[in-house]
Amino acid sequence: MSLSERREHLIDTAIRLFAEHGYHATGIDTILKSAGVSKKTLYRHFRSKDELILAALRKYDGLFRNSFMRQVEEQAATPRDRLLAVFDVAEAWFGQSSFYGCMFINAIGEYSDDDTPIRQVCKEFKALMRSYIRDLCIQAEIPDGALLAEELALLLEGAIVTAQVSQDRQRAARIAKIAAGALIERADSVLPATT
Amino acid sequence: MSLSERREHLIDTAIRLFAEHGYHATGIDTILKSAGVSKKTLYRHFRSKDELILAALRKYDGLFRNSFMRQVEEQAATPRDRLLAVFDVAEAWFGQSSFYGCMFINAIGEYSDDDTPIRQVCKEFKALMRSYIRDLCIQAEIPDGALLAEELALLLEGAIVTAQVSQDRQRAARIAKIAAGALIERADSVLPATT
DNA sequence: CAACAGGTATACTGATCGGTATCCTTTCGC
DNA sequence: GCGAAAGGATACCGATCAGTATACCTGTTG
Repeated sequence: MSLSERREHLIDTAIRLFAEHGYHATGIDTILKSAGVSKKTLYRHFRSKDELILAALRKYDGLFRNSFMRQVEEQAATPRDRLLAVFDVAEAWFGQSSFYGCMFINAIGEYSDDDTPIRQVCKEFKALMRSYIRDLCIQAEIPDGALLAEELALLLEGAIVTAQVSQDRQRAARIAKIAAGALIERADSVLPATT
Repeated sequence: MSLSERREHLIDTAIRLFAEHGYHATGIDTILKSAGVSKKTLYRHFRSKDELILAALRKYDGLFRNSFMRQVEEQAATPRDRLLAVFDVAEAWFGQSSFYGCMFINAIGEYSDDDTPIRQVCKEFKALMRSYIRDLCIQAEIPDGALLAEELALLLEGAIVTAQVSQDRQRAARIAKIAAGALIERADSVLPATT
């Protein structure tokens, strides 16, 4: 295993454990044991646990959004259909056995201090997801698409945390999709598109 | 201070600290110091930290739902208006300086094991909030009120976590209210009420 | 082959964790 | 007013925390 491979392996292990058990509850030693890596190696790559958390969040941010958007684009061709497909992809996500809610929401819950790098990364992730939805709304030429985008983003967030709590996880995504359909339809009919 | 008063004071302190800093990050000693109570007293009333967490969640559950519903009922008289008032009350909640997101969502993020008492209390809280919204829908005689209730519940959850992450916290509640209005209107017009 | 960077393994630090025990004082019911 | 229960303060327990240091091993590369 090369130097950078080991680093990535460490981050991947951290992502998995932080996602399942949380940040404070996951000790350095647990991560090292699970990754099969020594302490010295960890502290060669990261200056502290917080930096490892940051690296984990940053990598997961990229991986997740990339995978999420790719799936949306595979499932539907037009921007309008993709707005709905968002919730199908979410449903598939919730069905995974490795689903423990949103890593970023969970992180925010454990780190309440504002302006810390950890919170910053979480806010960035949420902003980028919102901006993705907003772009779809704009591409779909929906009147007042910015508002609709925020509404749909709320539905998605709500579905994520509801799925995390609920037994029937996928149900939350299906309900959200129904509501999303209604909101899209309404946004569309308030003012006919002028183009 | 009487015996039971001390117990309540301890729980109140725990609620405040758990809400702000999370559950694992808040040590017993911190709670004791903040409450001005000795360790012996804590362990006379609770067998473990987990039991204190449970007591805190249970008490907060009662306090919060009571306060929330009372405010909704003060703000609006008819069930239909109350469905929207839910989001006004949420907006006021988000504006409080002591708002650190939903204690129960945060708890779920730290305790992923299913069937633990802590998760159970969280699920119960969410179920009771949903059932409150459902009752309002039914009282409002909205066709397919059960579906609408779940949609509105998703919006509320989404608003809570979005407010937690965002700078402009109250904005999330206002967006959710707009979406809620649209969903209510639509649910109302799909089929005219038969009564 | 020799040098060296990066690895493992492990022991260690001081701090803190949840929880227990001790000693003494305060409070409260009878 | 007396006895018992409860509380405060504190020391202590073993475990674990994040992070450092030491000693030895390994793979690559001039």
